[in-house]
Amino acid sequence: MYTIKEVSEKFNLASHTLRYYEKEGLLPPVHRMDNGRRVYSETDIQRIQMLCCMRDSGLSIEAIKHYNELILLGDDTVPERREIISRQKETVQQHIAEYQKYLDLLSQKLNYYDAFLAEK
Amino acid sequence: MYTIKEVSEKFNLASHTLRYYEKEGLLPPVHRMDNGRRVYSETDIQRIQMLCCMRDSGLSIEAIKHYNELILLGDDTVPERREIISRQKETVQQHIAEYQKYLDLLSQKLNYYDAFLAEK
DNA sequence: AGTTGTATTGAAGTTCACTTTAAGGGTTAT
DNA sequence: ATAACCCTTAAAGTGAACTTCAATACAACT
Repeated sequence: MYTIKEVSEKFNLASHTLRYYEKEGLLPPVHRMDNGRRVYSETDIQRIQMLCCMRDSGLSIEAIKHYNELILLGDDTVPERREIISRQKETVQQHIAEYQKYLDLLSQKLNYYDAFLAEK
Repeated sequence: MYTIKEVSEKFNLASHTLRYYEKEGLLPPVHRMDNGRRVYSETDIQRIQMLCCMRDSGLSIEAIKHYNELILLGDDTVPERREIISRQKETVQQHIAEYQKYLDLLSQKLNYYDAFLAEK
């Protein structure tokens, strides 16, 4: 069980952002303590990790919201969820390939600059 | 030598965006034909490729603009440019590492869903 | 008891990176 | 020559994703 502060630090997200994600439906409503403060469970933590994964790999807030809605609708939506994850996996693979290309380009440039500086 | 349309298609950037980048100083001023239309040289093409690389790996418009200003200032700025490229290379490597982690997470999830669907 | 720190809400504001608009001129195909 | 399509500019507008604000309440420490 974690406070919003702890979760915020764990994922490097502002507490504001966590509340914003919840309000927008990217996360199911988080349980509260008696005084109304949020308590995050292990399940919440796992969902936030998946949320970060999806967000960082380019999925829009709207699309993540849709995925979360599917979770709330129950087991019937597993095939669609599987499809989303599968497509996202492909996207991430493409990103990696592209980044490898960029890495080559940057290495070339770095070598070029190093050669230039060595000459002087 | 390429027209704005050709460059736009080559890099999948709107012509508007190419003009916007130039106006904002992310690219040096592009040569014009007699009628005022832009002609892109091989050097321009290479710069646009580096621009895309920097942008896609997370550098802000402002930071790319700074890099371009260094180019225009001449050879004295090579050490600083080398530093920028070197840092960017590290950033890209971090991105790749992060994406590998996400790939694992997505694969796990996919396996979980597949197991769930196989049971039915 | 009072200060400091963290939490709550809804609404308004900000930033970034384009994108569209408006108003016009040049080019190419039929 | 007349569409259809390309280009030019400056300025205003857009959409996504937060971020800040204002007002308030509770919690922990000395």
